[in-house]
Amino acid sequence: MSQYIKVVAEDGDEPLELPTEEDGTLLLTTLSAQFPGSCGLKYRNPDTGTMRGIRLSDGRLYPPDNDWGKQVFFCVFPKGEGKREPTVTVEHPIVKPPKSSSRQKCSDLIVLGLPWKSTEEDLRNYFSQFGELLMVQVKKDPKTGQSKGFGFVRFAEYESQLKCMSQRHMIDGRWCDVRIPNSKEGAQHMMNRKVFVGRCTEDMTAEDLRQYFAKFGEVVDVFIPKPFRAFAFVSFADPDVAQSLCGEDHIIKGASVHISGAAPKSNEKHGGGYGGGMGGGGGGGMGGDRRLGGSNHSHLGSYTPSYSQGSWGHVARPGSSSNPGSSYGNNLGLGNLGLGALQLNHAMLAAAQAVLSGQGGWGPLGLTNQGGAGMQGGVVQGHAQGGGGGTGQVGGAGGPGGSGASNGDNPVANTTPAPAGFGSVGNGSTGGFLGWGGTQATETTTHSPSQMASWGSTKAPTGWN
DNA sequence: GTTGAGCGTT
Repeated sequence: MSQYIKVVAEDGDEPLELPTEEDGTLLLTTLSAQFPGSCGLKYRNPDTGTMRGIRLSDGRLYPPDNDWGKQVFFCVFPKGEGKREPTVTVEHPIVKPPKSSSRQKCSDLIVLGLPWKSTEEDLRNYFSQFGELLMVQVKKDPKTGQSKGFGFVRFAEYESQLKCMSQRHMIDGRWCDVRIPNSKEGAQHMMNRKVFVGRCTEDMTAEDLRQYFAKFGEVVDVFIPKPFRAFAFVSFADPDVAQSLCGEDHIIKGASVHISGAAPKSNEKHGGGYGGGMGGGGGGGMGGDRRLGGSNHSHLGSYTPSYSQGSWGHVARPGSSSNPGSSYGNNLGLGNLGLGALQLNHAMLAAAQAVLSGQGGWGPLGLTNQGGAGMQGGVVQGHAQGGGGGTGQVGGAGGPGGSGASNGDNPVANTTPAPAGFGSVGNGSTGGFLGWGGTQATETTTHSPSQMASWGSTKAPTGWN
């Protein structure tokens, strides 16, 4: 006996009626079709007044007490698209950047369990139901061309990704799973929850920062480099909080600090990466763009993701939005951003790199391709990274003191600043962790959407060195 | 033209 149940995304919305199945359950796909990103339902228990979750099993939502009743059900979203209310008081954000919607970035998704015969075209046909696809790959044996039974996809919109990951997929007669690739799942979270706080003053203590930022969300870690460098890193438990703060200016202890996204250390081992010292804070090194070759975007079939290794396309750098329409990818010399603040910023970023690079960073973990939304609709948005081989390298490859300005931007986001090496697992901070995939020690992070059969835990510890 | 847990030639 099929019926309709009332569903709203948020309290106050107009209810939408969704059809149930013959067995009385509501398909998750039915829900997510109308409420993209929704991964479940809840309702208010009339007796206790508290919210109750609806049971979800095998993609089906089960009616409470075998009856949906007439009540209204609320959508549940993966990580509460919580809109932070700045709650401004005396100290409030000064600038409100155009905030490119504090959404999370898409990542490549691995598709497991593909039929041997499924082609990339098949995948594209299937997955495009969730949204625009930027990339589709089926991994094949180079010789025989035979599929290996898995592939990768990448969506343009994070909502599509969420929707896609919230269910299983029947593709050409087989159930397939879509997950976040192992090489990335840690990064996503870690990166998104750490922000760079620039223009710090010397009288700001870690405790000051922790206290100040606590009003936006749980602060998991605060790092202030010693000696004083005028910047700090603050990590939040909730990535959304970190994201939402990016680009804002805040006043702390009477000083205006700037918050931006933290970026990982370049993965390039010999490629200079972020120039170190940048003596004098002057000249705009021309960061040669060596990634153009990769941006062959086609509409069909597979293409190579164009973000190059280790580069974090744009990790929210509103400061540079004033960049007078110069070609983004080509050079990012400081020349045309003649703002003191920005220069200082760049200098700080370079310093940040220098300071933190000596500690266990992302590098050794083999973090690659974290391009974020570096590519949207086939347009390269990333910044020149200045990694080795860039045309017109000023500082030569590798050495500290290279053309610091050439690297795109952003500070270094380390894992929690612990002494080098892998020994430390998160240094006690909640949720702090480092090392996934290979050198997993203990750590049982509880991230990623449900139904992800964890397979990382039993992975043989191979280590990286 | 076989296989069915996994993690990406560039």
